[in-house]
Amino acid sequence: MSRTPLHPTREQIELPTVLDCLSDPIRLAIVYQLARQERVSSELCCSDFYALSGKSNLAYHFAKLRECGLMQTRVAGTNRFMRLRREDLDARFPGLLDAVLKSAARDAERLELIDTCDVVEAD
Amino acid sequence: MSRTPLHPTREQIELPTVLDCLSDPIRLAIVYQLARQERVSSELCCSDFYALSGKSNLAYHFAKLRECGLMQTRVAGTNRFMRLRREDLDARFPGLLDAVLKSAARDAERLELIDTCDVVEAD
DNA sequence: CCTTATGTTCAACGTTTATTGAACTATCGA
DNA sequence: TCGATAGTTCAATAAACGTTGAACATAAGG
Repeated sequence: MSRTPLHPTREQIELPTVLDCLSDPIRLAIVYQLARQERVSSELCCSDFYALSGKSNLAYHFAKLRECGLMQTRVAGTNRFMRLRREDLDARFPGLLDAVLKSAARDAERLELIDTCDVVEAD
Repeated sequence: MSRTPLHPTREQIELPTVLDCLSDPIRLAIVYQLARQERVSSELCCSDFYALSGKSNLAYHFAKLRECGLMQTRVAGTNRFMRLRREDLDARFPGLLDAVLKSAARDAERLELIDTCDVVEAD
């Protein structure tokens, strides 16, 4: 629990790995919530995702999301703050993340995605 | 070998399944080649993909691609002609397929993607 | 210092996955 | 009718995956 987790560099981010990461419903929900939160605080911590699964299972999915370059973790006290690596992803695969998020938003009910923030806005 | 394979309806196409299908390098290469071929004949058959893997492994991946709704198979004699279900995918997840294909094209060498047709065009 | 809160790590498990070769089915052409 | 061709299906295998609970590590608060 001590070390700052390793993240791939922008150039090391791979398309198949990213798609595989996004193909898991829990990880897609995590990314979706992180994206929604971007406009507010841009960061969320583990306990913000308890609705999705248990702590240890979340830690497993966080690790996958970090390893593939989708998100970044910042350690602060006993908390880990996560945020999307949007700049890197947009630079590496322009339009991909937005297309996935938009598709996910369309299927929000089907995918059982929950809005973390209650703010509703037009698209 | 007799029946025309089953495909999901447009509405049955699911985002996680599609992403999972595209996350496999061989299937991504198949989809990429189908997309490149779209401008020419729009259809390819199994033997056009022998460079990617063996017949039986290809049949396995074709089945996955059909089941998730990414491609469609038409039986004609001893051949099966495959094409992308672009209209359905674009209707269901606008921009997604193009974003993936564009990202794949950028990483063509890294992903060892081969141009089926020798036609080179600007983007 | 002791306790609580946060999150990770580990071992175990059952499931799904990709890959292989052999057997099979069906169609086409000679 | 007899190959040859095209592709599927099946069984077997090894690896990777997602989930669980228990144990652990770290930092904050009293």
